[in-house]
Amino acid sequence: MTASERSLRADARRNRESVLDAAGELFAQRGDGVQMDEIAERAGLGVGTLYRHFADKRALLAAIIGRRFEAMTGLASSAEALEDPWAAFEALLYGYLESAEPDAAFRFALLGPHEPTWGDIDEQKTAFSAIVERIVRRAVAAGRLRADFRADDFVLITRGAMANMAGSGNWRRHVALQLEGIRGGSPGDAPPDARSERPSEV
Amino acid sequence: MTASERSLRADARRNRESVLDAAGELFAQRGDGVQMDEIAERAGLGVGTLYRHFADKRALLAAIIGRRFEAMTGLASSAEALEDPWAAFEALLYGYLESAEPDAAFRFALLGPHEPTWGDIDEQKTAFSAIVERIVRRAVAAGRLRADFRADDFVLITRGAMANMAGSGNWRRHVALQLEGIRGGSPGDAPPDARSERPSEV
DNA sequence: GTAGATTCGGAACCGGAGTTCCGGTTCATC
DNA sequence: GATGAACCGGAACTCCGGTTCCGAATCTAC
Repeated sequence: MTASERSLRADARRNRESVLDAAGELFAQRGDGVQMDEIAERAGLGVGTLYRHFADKRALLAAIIGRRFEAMTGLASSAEALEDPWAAFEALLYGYLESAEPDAAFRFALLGPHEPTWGDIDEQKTAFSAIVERIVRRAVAAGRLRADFRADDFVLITRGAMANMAGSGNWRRHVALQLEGIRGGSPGDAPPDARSERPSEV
Repeated sequence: MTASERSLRADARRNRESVLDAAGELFAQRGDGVQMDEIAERAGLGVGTLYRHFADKRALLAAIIGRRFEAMTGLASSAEALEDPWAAFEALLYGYLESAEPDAAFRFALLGPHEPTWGDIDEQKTAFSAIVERIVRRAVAAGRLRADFRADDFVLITRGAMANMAGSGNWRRHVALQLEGIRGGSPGDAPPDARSERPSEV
């Protein structure tokens, strides 16, 4: 794609970027549901141009989602760089969720009734998962996460939190509750700093 | 509505019931997304008939959701009847979720991007909430739920669990994790039977 | 500066799904 | 069992939003 990116005419490349930006904002704001005309208008282009760059709406959405996943991977990387295993885990968890909060499209992609054929995003997702895996393992090894905690559980928890982002639900409270159930220290081995890691803002 | 139900012609009342049944099944199966024609066919009726009984698709869906909410209220009532406060809470929680699991429409109604004007279901929802409130309070008073647990948290938890019902997510595991974070016994006061209240399968 | 290819614009097209309409049918009543 | 009202059926209509198409505009190369 870098090659083909070079071979694009100057204006074409510029426009492609405009489309991506416009779509990114609108999708983030209102998820699927925005219509192609809106995106075109916001980008200052005609619909025809959108279709020159993306086969159809799905493809455009997929491109956007892919972009976000890259960002997530970056975020995960820098979380992994933290010394403290628990700090790394928390940075990952909250970083992930705080990124997801203002991005309806991302949440839609993960919560909606889809699963099959979400484009070629699977690679990106795999890269992300690999890092999550490592961070989780490290936190478990350090005894900061319960011994039977698995990377899949990260998905359960984030899915749950994201479901409480729409509307009035208070997802931070939810995460705080969940952390209690996840903390390390097998029965009898008192957890380091049990309550109040973050303000629970009722 | 009981009055108008009486005044319905015999076949009309029968058909109305057929519509409700057909719609109930299909909506439960595939949530919104089923189309009016399908419902009509499944009910063995013409589309026109649907519209004789329900103003539009929303109204039909709302009727279905309302029905489920009544069932939920009944379920909550019988949970409340249990002696043990914790048993009551668990019965409520698992009963609720097990009812929601096979009902895509219900989940859709609670998780989807809606909120405003979900028909006149609010009354039903209020009745349900009142019972939840009591059950939660009782469990808190008995020390089986953490002292700061509120009825709203029930919503957080169920929302989270339902988000893990679609696809491969294992919602029982998720609930089990969440219960750990919710259990009663303030710090220093060991929880009664900490782990493994239910088989955590996986 | 011009040729030729690439890209753009946006009106027109198209299919899908909710909704309407009215002639035909069924039910309740006398 | 006849009459009128209530109800049913489903083809046709409408609206909406994604997609196509092609003449016009723009860019790059010579």
